[in-house]
Amino acid sequence: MSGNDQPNGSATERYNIREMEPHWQKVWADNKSFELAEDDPRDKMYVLEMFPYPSGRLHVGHVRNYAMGDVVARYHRAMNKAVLHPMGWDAFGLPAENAAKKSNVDPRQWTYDNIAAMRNQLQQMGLTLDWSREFATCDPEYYAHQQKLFLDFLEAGLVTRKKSRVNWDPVDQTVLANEQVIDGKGWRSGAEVEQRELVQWFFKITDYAEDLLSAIDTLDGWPDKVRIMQRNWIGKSEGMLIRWEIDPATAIGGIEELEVYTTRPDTIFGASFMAIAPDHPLATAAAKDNKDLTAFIEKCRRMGTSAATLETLEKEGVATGIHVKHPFDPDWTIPVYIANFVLMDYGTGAIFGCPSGDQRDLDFARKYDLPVVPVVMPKDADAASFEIGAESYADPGIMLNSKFLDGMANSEAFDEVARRLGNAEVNGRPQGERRTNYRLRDWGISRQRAWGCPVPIIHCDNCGVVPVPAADLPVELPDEFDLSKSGNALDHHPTWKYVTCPSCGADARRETDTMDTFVDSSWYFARFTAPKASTPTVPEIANAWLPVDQYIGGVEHAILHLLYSRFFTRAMHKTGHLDLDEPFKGMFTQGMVTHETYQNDKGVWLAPDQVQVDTVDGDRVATEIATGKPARIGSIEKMSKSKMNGIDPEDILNTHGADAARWFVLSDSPPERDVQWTEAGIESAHRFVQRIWKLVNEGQTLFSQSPSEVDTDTADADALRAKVHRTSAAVGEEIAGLRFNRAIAHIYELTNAMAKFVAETHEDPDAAHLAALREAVDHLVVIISPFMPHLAESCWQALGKQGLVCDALWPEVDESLLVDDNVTLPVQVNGKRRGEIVVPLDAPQSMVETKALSLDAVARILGGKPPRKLVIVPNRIVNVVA
RNA sequence: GCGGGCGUGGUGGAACUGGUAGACACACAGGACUUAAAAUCCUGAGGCCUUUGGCCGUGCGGGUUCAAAUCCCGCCGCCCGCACCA
Repeated sequence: MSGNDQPNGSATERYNIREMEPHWQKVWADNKSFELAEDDPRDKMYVLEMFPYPSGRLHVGHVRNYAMGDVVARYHRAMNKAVLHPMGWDAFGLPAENAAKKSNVDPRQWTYDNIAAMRNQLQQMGLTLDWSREFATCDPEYYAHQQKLFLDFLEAGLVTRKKSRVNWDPVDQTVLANEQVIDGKGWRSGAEVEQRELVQWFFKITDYAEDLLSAIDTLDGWPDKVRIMQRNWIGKSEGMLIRWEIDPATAIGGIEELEVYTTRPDTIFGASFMAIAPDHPLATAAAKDNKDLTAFIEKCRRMGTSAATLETLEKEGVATGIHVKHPFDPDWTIPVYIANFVLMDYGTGAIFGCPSGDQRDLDFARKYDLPVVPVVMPKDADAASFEIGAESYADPGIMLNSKFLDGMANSEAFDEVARRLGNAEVNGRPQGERRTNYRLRDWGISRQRAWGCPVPIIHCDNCGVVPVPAADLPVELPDEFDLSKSGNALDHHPTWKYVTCPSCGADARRETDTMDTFVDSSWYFARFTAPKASTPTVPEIANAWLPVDQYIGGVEHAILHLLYSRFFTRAMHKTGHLDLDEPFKGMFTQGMVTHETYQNDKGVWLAPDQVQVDTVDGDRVATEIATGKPARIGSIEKMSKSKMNGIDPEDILNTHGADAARWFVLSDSPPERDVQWTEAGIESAHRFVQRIWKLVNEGQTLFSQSPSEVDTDTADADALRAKVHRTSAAVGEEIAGLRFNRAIAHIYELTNAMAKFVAETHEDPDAAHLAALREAVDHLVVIISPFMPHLAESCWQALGKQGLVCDALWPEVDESLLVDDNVTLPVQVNGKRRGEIVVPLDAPQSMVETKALSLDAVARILGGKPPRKLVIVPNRIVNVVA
C-alpha cells in the first residue's frame, strides 16, 4: 500500500492520508474548533459515548463506538446546534492493580501513561471532542466530589452498612472478583474459594425500585430490549409472605416459624417441601449439632457468589429433620431442606416447593422422591386423569386436588388463599400478607482494593462511624502502594489509615474500602457539564445540558451501568446537585466487533497478521506466514486476547487512515449488531476515500471549462439533482436515526450516479449539467463530512470554499425535487410478481386496473376469465387474484 | 438455570406500518487500459430447470392473509448479561 506517491496518469493526485489527516487535526486543534463556548446561544445537544477504561490501547470496539458518536455530533453541528461532546477516563479498577502486581509499576503511573497513549490514539481518529473538559475518575479533583456526593447521600439516608458475602481466597488472603474465580478456585493461588461475610457499604437503590421501574415507560429514546432487561432486572412481583408454623416436635433453636415469600400461594396444596438458603438462620441453627448439614453448608460456601454459577449447579439439598405444618391442614407436615439453589438475598431466603408448578422444584422432588401433586391444570384438561410427568405446569389454569380451591381459576385461588391466611394468625401475626417484592438488591459499593475512590469515613472506638468533614476532602490515596503483599494495600499501608477522630480527637482509623468503579461512571456525564467546578455540579449548567441527548455504548452495560446512573441521578436530585431524574434521553447500544480466528496445525491460535489469506479456486485458504504451513480458518468471534483475533486500531489508523477506519466500522452492519472486521472491508473503505477525492477533482476540472450552449433537454441533469437532494435528505434522516449503514449505502448510490454523470458530461459539458454537478459535489462533501471529516476538509478546500467544512451547515434540501410524478407499481398474480406498470402518482383506480389487467403475463394467466378479486394498494402494489 | 437478542445469496447486509426479497458493499468471473502487474473503469451473477418461459427460495416445521423475511404457534442454532471485569 504505497499509493500516495504515484500520480495515476490523470491530473489528479492520490489523496495523501498521512499528510492530510494530521494536518486537519492540527487545524481543528489550533482553531479550538470543538471547544464549546460557554455562552453559545444555539439549541443544546449533548452527545456522549461511554468513556473507556484506559487499558493503554484503543480497541476496535472503541473505534466503532466513538465513530458513531462523532458522526452524530458532527451531524448536529451541521444542524446548527451547540454540541457538547466530551471525553474522559474510567480510570480506577482492577487491571491497574494487576499490572502493578505483575510488573511492579505504580498503578497511578501506569494509568496516566495509558491515558496519554489512548488520548493520542483518539486524537488520530479526528473526533470532535472537547478536550478542554477531559478528566479521569482517578484524578483527586474528580473523586473529591464523588466523596462529597457519598457524604450527601449518607446524610440523606441513601447509604447503609450491612453484611454481605464475598469470594475469599484463603491463600492470598484477599477478596476476589467473580471473574477471578475460575471453577471455584482463586485465579492466582488456585485455592478453593470460600464465601465470607463482611460488613460493607451499600447505596439504597431499592428505595427507588418502584420509581426506577415505572419511569422506564418514559424512556422512549431507549432500545426496547434494554428497557425490557431493566424491567426484568428490577423484577417486581406481587406475591405473599406466608408464615409456616414449625412442628414443635421438630423445632430447633427455639425458632417457631418459617417465613416464605411466594408468587404462587394458589399452589399451596401442591407443597411437598420447604427449601431454605444455606445461610438462612434456620439452616445455621439446624446445622449446629449436625455434621451432615454443616458439611453441606460448607460445600455451598465454596461455590462462589455469582448467580450464574449457583443456578447452573446440580440442584441439591439436605433434609434438616425440621417439619412445618400446612396452614390448611394441621395434620399435614412438610419437610424442610437446605438447598443450594435458594438465595438468601431474594425474598426471605426460603421457599415452599410445589413440584407440579415449577420445573426446578419438580427436578428437586424427583431427585429426593418427594410427592408431586398436580394443583393447577390447563382449562380443558380432565381433573381425574391430569398428571405431571417430566415437565411441570406453570401456566394459568384450573385448580384441582386443593380442597376448597378446586374448580377455581388459579388467580381466584390466589385471592382466596390471601384472604384466608390474612385472617389466620401465627404467633400473634397474620399467617399471610400480600407483599410486593423486587428482585433488585441494594447496591454494594465496598471494594477491598487500593486503586479506587476511598470511602470518606473514619472509624473511631468512641464515636463509631464518623463521616470525614467536607472541609477535609478529598481523602486522597497514598502516594505509594505496596501491592506485592496480599490483601488490601490501603489496609496494610504503614501510615495512611491512622488518623484522629474528627469528632472526639482520639486515635481512629480510616475506612480502607474503596468504591465500586460503577460509582465513578454513575455521574461523570453530569461532571462534564462543568468539569472544573468546585462543587460536584453547577446545577444551572448541568440542568441546562442534561439529560444526555444521545448516549452510545456497549450492550454489556445495558443493565448495571445504566441502572446505577439512573439511581445516581435521582440521588443527586434529592441532594440538590441536579434537578432531574433520568440522565439519558436517547440511548443506543452498539454491537461488538468480531473477527475470524486462525489456528495452525498444532491448534495454536494465530493472530491475523501471522496469517496470509488467499483465494484458491474460489475457496479462502490461510497460510501461517512464519512456517508456510496451512492454517485453519475458524469461527468468527468477539475479538479476544485468548483467541488472538484482535486487530490493533493503531495499525489501521496508520495504514488506512482514520477516515477509512471510521467509514468501515459504520458501513455494512447495522450499528446495534456485531460487525465483522475484514481486511477486504477496510481496503474497500480506503479505496472509497480515494474515489471521492477523484470524483470531486474531476468535477472541479469540469467546472473550470466553459460550458457549451444549454441543452434543451435537461432531464438527466434534473434526475441528478433529484438524486442529490433525495440523498442529502435521506442521509440526514438515517444519521439522526443512527442507521449509519443505510446512510452509507445512500452515499454509495449517489457517488455511483455522480461517476456516471461525470463520465457522460465530459463529452459535452453544458451549463445545466455543470450546475447540477456543482451542486452534487457541494452536497456530497458536506454529507460525507460526518463520516470522513479529514477528506471532507480537503475536498472543501479544493472546491475553494470558505472556512472549514466542520462548521458548514447541512445542505438545504429542495423538497420540490423529492416528489416523483410517476410511480412504478409491481403487479402480482396470486401474490407472485408478474410485471410492473408505471402510472401517475395517485392515479385513479380504474387506470391502475386497466393497465394491470392488460399486462401480457397477467392476461395469459387469467386466460380470458375475469379476476376473482383485485387488491390495489394506492401507489404501492397491485395484486390480481385469479 | 434465568433474562435479553439474533438467524436473509459465496460473505456483510437492505427491504418503511404485512405489499417488487437480495439495495449497497465485499469476494468472484469476464472485458477495457497496460510490455506486464497494481490501480482504475465497464459488464455479469440467489438456486434449479425443458431458459423471450417456469419452479424453488429469508435457520426448521406448521398456521393466519389477496399478499409473510415481517404476524401467530412449536422447534433448532448462535451471541450477550446475571449484581466484585469494565
